Amino acid sequence: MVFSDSSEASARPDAQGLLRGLNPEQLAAVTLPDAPALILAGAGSGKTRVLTTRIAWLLQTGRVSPGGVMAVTFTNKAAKEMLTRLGAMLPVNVRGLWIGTFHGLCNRFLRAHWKAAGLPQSFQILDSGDQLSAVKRVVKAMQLDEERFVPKQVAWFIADAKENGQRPKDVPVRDGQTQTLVQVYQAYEDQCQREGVVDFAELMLRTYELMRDDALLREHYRRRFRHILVDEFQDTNRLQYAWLKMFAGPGAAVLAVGDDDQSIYAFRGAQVGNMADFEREFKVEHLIKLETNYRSSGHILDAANALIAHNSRRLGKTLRTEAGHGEPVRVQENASDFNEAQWLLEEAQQLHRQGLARREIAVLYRSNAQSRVIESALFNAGIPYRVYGGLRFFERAEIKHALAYLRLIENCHDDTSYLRVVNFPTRGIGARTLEQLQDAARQSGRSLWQSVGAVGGKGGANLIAFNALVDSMRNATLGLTLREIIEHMLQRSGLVDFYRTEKEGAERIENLEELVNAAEAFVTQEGFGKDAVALPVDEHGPGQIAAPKPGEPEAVAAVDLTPDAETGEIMSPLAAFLTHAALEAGDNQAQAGQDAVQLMTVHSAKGLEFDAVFITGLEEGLFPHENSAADADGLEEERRLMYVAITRARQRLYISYSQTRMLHGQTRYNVKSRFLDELPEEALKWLTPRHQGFGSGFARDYQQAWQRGSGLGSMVGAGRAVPAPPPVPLPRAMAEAQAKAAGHGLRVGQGVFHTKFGEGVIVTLEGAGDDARAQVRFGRHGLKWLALSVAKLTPVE
DNA sequence: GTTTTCCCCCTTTTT
DNA sequence: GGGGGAAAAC
Repeated sequence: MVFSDSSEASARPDAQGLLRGLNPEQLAAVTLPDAPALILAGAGSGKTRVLTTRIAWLLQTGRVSPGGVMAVTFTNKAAKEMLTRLGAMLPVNVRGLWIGTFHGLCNRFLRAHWKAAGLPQSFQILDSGDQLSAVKRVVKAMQLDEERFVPKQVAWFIADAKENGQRPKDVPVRDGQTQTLVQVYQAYEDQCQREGVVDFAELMLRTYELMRDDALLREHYRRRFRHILVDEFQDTNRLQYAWLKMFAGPGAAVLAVGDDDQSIYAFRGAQVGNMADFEREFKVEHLIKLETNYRSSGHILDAANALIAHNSRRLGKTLRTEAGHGEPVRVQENASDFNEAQWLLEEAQQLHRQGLARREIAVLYRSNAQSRVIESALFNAGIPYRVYGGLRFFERAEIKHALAYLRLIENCHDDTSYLRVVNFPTRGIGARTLEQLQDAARQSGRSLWQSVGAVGGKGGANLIAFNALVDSMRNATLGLTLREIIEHMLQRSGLVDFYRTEKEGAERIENLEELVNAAEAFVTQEGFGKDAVALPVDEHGPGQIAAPKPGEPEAVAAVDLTPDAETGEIMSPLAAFLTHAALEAGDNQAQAGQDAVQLMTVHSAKGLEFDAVFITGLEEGLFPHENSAADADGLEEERRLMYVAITRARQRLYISYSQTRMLHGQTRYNVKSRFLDELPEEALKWLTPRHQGFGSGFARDYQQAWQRGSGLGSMVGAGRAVPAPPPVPLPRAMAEAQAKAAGHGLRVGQGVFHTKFGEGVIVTLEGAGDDARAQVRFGRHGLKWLALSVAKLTPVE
């Protein structure tokens, strides 16, 4: 495939097929010329379809090679969906495309340019929990008052500074408090650097700074990426926008897709203003509005349009549908939150009896605390349900413990991991000992691992024994598969034995077994020992489009295994898996297979759609939330949130509120939300008499409900059912793949020469063709994984 | 070193 | 109300 000046989509019959079924606006968006453009994509207007078809069209008509495309999303889910759809449209090897989350792409970039970025090669990523404990350690070490410098707030301060592109020296110091915060920020940075770890914001900021400061690198990537597509542009923060400007050269065709009406993350730094800035700074000449909604029926859209019209400062957009009015929006007043739950479960059962699948029914609420009463009602009625937004797989305590051991095997100077498991399971290392250890480490500027010799007594001996344990695990697992490494660690660390004796340990052991499965799935997916690993980072000529092999998974997440740009070295499977665990926290949904009613906050419903939707708790103080209703900006964000909620529904929408609600342990008396008054009367159908006031006997009903024994009291403990995550199909491709013909003429035990690392011996060989990889033991540089398509290995002897 | 108790918080959240 | 974290008691 070559670059082509052809501008006629119709020049190729297969391109024509891609475009079939698009409406005029969608077609215009897909076939935009190579120039910056902004697409205002309303809810349900086919945004993802446009994005993926655009990429497919660009590739198929030869306007760009796969290496010249970058597409950025916010969530792994969105990135995956894009890859899957693209894979279905085109016989393209989607792994070669830079499609991923902002953080995933930054990771890929920094893996290739770790040296220039000033990072150790196997840097690990801190998730928010890790980051918080790292900050805590800094605050403690600086002996600050944790009342004045609450670790959570300090962490937030640091993240906020980074997201504004500020290093400690750049933060304006207004007062003593800020000055200390800046000092903590500096100390935190030093600590991260010493330990070889980066937090999420750091991934972005490092990438941005390297691109900013390294002209050669910048020019290289700017020449390379001819087409950059950004999803959910309204959610970008300052740093992400600045980052984008670094990658987008003068000639780059940047396509920003967003919906200002669905901007619901200003509270965490999203700048809706980036859309207007983009339009101005990139001199956008092509602005396309996708206003035809293919999701919701007429009354639902009328309600959404009328509501959002109350916001000022919109870019302006009105959804329309070609479907009919459909059903009216049903509104229900309830005496209590308990009644509300009871009513909605009966209504949901009714829908289910009429043939609607339970998974097509969603119950939305503003805040997580509201879910409890609904869960209890569903639980007591025996209706299957699923709550989104609990603990995610990789955030579970037992999983974090296991990962900490693995991280120590990989990098023993990771103090966060060291502290997490040095005494878990307990091995006689108490607070005193750890304090001495931390003091010693602080004074010498070394890691905890390096400082064990400085602690005397029994504690010191136990520390040395712990180090020996980790060392022995590292030695014993050399050359083993990822699965074997993890299984060995689970036994040797004593984690499994520990949980075996625990009362509630069975589930935790299941989760640990699930971790082995997850690793196995990762190994197959990411191509260790199988197909497709090494992406030539520097490829910017026309790439080939390879047909997917039969039986190969259609699409996968962004590849972690980017080889070093110079040497071709890649991460060990273990290091790659740890990165994966940090970047993708995994599923948090229980009972994936079961047909269950879906419970979630409005925020987490964004991007989803259901046949029937209940929006609950439409009460002043709750929705809009009292903390947001004070200022105009906050209120408008709440209104957009309601807009998002309404537009989730395809056919049937219920909105409910209740006069009393148990909140923080006491009954609150609520007034119905102002948002209800902003909906058009014609689109609504009140299920209860309007303006039903107090004194209508609700208090009595409420009490009776309680006395029937089905009140909250008896529901306590029903709680969130958190069964084990769904089993991942067990791949067994790895061993088989190793037996495959490799085609590179190398063999295990062979002596080789590498321009950078010198002479070595091949220890392991995996994969085939472009994806072949070798583990080589070098004299001075130790054990390395190399991508044979990039690394120059010459046989010796 | 482990268990208990007390006290504080309580909007939304991905990476 | 109830969960989580840290101090206090065992």
